[in-house]
Amino acid sequence: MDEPLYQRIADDLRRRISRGDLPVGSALPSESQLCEQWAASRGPVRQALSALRAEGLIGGGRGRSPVVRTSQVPQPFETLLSFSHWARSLGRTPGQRTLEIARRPARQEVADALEIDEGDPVVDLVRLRLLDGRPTMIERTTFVESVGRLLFDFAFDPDSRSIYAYLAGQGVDLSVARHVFDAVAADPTDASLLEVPEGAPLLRERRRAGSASGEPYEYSDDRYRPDIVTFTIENAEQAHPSVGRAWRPTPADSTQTHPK
Amino acid sequence: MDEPLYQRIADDLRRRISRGDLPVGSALPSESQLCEQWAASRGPVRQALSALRAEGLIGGGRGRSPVVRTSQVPQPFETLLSFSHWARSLGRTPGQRTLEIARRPARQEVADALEIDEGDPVVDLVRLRLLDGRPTMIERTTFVESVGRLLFDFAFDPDSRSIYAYLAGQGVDLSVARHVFDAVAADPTDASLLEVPEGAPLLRERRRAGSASGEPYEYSDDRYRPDIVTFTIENAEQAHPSVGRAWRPTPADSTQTHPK
DNA sequence: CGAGGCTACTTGTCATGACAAGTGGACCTC
DNA sequence: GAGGTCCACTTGTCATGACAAGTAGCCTCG
Repeated sequence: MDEPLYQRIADDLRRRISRGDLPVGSALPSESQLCEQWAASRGPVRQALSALRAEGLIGGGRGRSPVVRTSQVPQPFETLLSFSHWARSLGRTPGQRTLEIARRPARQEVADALEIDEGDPVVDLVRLRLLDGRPTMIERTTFVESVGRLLFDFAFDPDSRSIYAYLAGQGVDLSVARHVFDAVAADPTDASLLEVPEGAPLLRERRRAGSASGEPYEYSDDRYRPDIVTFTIENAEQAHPSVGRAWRPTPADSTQTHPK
Repeated sequence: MDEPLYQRIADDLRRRISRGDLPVGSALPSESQLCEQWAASRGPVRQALSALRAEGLIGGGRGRSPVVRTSQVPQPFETLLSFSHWARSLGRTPGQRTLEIARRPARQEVADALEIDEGDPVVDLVRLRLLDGRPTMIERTTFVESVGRLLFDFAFDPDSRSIYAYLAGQGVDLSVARHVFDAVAADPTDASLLEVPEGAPLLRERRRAGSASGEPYEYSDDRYRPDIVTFTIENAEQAHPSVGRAWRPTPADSTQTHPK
C-alpha cells in the first residue's frame, strides 16, 4: 500500500507520458528538478528513470535530459497470458465456448513440455475464444493434474470468466511463460470453429507457463485467425523489448485466402 | 574500453551463469560477499544484480540471496534484426540470393510505414534467405532512398554479407524496431522459392526499423517456413521479456501439410 | 519433540557526498 | 559570421551510512 518513492516517481512519469503531458520527443525534467519536486535525493529519482529507460519509454541523456521515445506503456505479463484480460484492456468483449474438458493420460508432446511422464493424468481443456462475438482463436490447453483438477470444481464455469483469474484466486502461481510462434494450416476442426477454409493459415502460439521457481503448470496450443490478431515485439538496442498481442479491427491484408 | 565496475560485475555473473558455474536453482553470492570479492560498495553490486533481474536471469531474494532462474542470456537487438547474425550465433551458415534490387516509387502501405509520401522514391530489395543451404525465408525489404542508395554502391554485393553490418559501417543508425507477426498463405512466388506447396502457411514478420530518434529507415515483409524457424517470447511477472528467433533442426509438427 | 522467540544474517530503500564525463549556450576573437 | 573556449548545467558512477523488512537457524520452554 505504501509504495516506495522511486515507484511513485516512475508511475507519475509514466502517467504523464501516456496521457500526453510529456509528448514523444520532449525532454524530461532534469534530475535536480525531480529531486526538488519530490523532496528526494538522486538515488530514488535515478532508479525511477532507470526503470523507464529499461521499458523503452525514455532514452538518451548524459549531459542533457533524457527524451520521451514512445508513449506506449508495455503490456504486463498477465495481459499476454490471458486472452480475456487482453480483450478487456482494449475495451472489447471476450467470450469463450468450452468444447471439452477432460482428464486423461498425457501424450508425449505434452508430457515433455510439462516435465511429467507420458501417461500421467492431465486435464485437457479446449475452448473457442471470441472477440466481440467473432471466433478468433482456438485454445487447447493442458494442465498438470494438481492445477487442472481445480477446474472441475463444481462452482467454476469455464465459460463464465477468466481461467487465469480463477486459478490465481486459488493460489496457483502462474508467473513465468514461454511462447513459441509459428504458422499452421487449419485442420477440419480448426476451419469449422474459426469459420475459415480448410488449409487456411493460422498463427499458432504454443505456450508453457508455470511458477516463478520453474515448475510448469500449463501447456497450450492456441491458433489465431491472423486477420484478427497479430503479436508484436518492439525492441531497441538500449532497452528491453516490449511484447504484446494486437487487434486488427479489419482484415488489412487482401492476400488473405479466406472470405470475409 | 574501461568498463564501469557494475557492468564488469554483471558480465562476470552472466558468464558464470551461462557456463554452469551457477546452475539454475542455485543461490547467488550475497551482496556483502560480492562487495568483498570486488572491493566495492553495495551501489555497483546492486546495480549489477538489478540488471540480471531485469533480464530474467535471477529472481527472488529479500532476506535471502537471489537464485538463478535461467541460464539463457537474452538475444541482443541485432540478433533479432539480422538473419545472418542470428544464423552465425547458432553456428549455422546463412545464405542469400538477391532476386531484385530496384529503385521505384513507394506504394501506399510502404509509404505509410516509412512516413513518406506515396510515390516518393524508395529502394526495394527481395532476397531468398537460406540456412545451411535450405530455403528458409523470403525477405522483401524497402528502404528509404537515403539509405537504399547505399546498396547500389559499386563495391557492395548484397549476396556477399550482411546488409545490416554494411549499413552500420556506413553510419546508418538502425537501433529501434517493431516486429508484427501473423500467418499468410504461400503465394505462387513464395511457394516456388521456399519449396512448399501453394497455399501452405508461412509465418510472416513485418518489421519497421529506424533510428533511436524514431526516424524509419526500413520496412520489411519476411515470410518464414514455420517448419524451420519459430519466434519465441519468454516473459515473467517481475522481469522484462526476452525475445528471439529459434531454429527447428527438424520439422517437429507432423500436421505440416508440405512434404519433407 | 514441537513451537515460539530471538539473533544474525539477508535484501530493499533512501540520504549525503564526491568526482568524471557530456552537452549546450554565451562570449570573445579573428 | 564563423570558430573556439569556457562555464554552468546535465547525467554517470561510486562510496559511506542508516534504517526497514524478510529469512533462516538456533535455543529454550512446555
